Amino acid sequence: MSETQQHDIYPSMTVSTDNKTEKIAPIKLGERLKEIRKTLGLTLEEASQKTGLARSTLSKIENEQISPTFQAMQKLTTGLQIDIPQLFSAPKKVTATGRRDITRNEEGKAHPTSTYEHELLAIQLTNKKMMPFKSKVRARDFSDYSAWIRHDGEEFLLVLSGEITFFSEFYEPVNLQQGDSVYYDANMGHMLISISDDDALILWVTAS
Amino acid sequence: MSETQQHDIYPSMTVSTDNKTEKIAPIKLGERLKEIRKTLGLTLEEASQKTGLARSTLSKIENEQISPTFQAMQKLTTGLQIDIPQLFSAPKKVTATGRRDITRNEEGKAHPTSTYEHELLAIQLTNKKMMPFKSKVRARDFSDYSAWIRHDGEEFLLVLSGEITFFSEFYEPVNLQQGDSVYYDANMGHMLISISDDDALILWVTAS
DNA sequence: TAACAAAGTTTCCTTTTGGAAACTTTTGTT
DNA sequence: AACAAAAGTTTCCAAAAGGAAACTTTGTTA
Repeated sequence: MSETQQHDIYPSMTVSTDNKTEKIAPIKLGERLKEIRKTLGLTLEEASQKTGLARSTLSKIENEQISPTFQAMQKLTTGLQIDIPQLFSAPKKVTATGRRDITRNEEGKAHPTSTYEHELLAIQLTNKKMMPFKSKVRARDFSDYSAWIRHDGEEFLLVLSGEITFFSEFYEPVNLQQGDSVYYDANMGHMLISISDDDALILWVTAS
Repeated sequence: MSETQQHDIYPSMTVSTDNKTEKIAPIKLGERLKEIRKTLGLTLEEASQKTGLARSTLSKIENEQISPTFQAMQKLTTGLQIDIPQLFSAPKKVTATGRRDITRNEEGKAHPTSTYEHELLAIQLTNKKMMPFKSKVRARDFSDYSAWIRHDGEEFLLVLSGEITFFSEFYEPVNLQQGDSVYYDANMGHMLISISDDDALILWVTAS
């Protein structure tokens, strides 16, 4: 039909993405989907194969000619590996802050403990989403710790040099060498010991 | 009909899980909706008035006899003043997830571009707060880029080997050597080039 | 436990979605 | 410019959703 009968398919709605609830103007689900598909570099045909939805159906959804069923939406989210909030949250809010903080090698802020020698990075910036630091792992034995280390958030760890054993509450210990990395939930008990001749050097990034 | 004709409305769906991508039971949207309605102390009739959906329709949704359209879902969320994620991530809030994902050296998922060779780490885990990856910086000149790279979130970068120049929109270029790191807002235009003989190797962690 | 009301379910029918295929537009190639 | 291939849109129809009303179940009171 040439006379677009764009009846308002979408009323306004609120979505709470992370921790803040934001009111989002009438969501253009179709528009949003198209954006996502484009950034994934997919054609309708490819998206069709990934999602199991017909190419024509995808087209109609993108052009807001139909309102997909929940079923269809599930196929979308699973097929394209996105999660539902992503489908709704507006793509951009330009908070063009332009912060930058450089930390030269060995010039972070030292913070020694009995088991680690931490070197905090990027301490000039506050309100960061991530906390990066390098650590020299001095612990050599399980008994160097009194209990699991456990805290909020998620943690990423990369071995910069040496070799360590990574203990965690729900898994068997693993050895990690230079270049190896782990990502884990930090509320799961965890601890590290060096097993190389020299104390291992670790890069750590935490987010909560 | 007393013989429940439960045709599978909801395909299985994977939700953020352990390092072994686990298939979580099909989301019981209906069940969830019923829970919500009950805690709000509403009858189907009242919910019907609030949402504008027929009482019968609500019943069918709750009993998983139909898969609501997105339109219907919006009426639900606006009418009952809930947000979408709430509809899905129902009885969760299991704080003690114990996810863990190890990526051995060089065994991340390759993702080459004209300027970088990215190696994505910890790809088994979804719904991460951070996205870690290593990159070999192939770009050698400003002109290798067509425009500033800019995206949501914050970024932390550590030079694993080699030397780079870090260009950014609001600052003078700086050279970074092995062990040096930067933390910056990724919506500020940025780009990297290698200036060492060998292509520099970078660790990158993004959070948004 | 009969009678009634309120809540919830099912039926029946209309409207809308979703898929296959026809059709149109865009992109690239010679 | 002419054509072919790829990408996207529209059409047509079967299948599924949504609403009104009939029906069933649950709960309350006499």
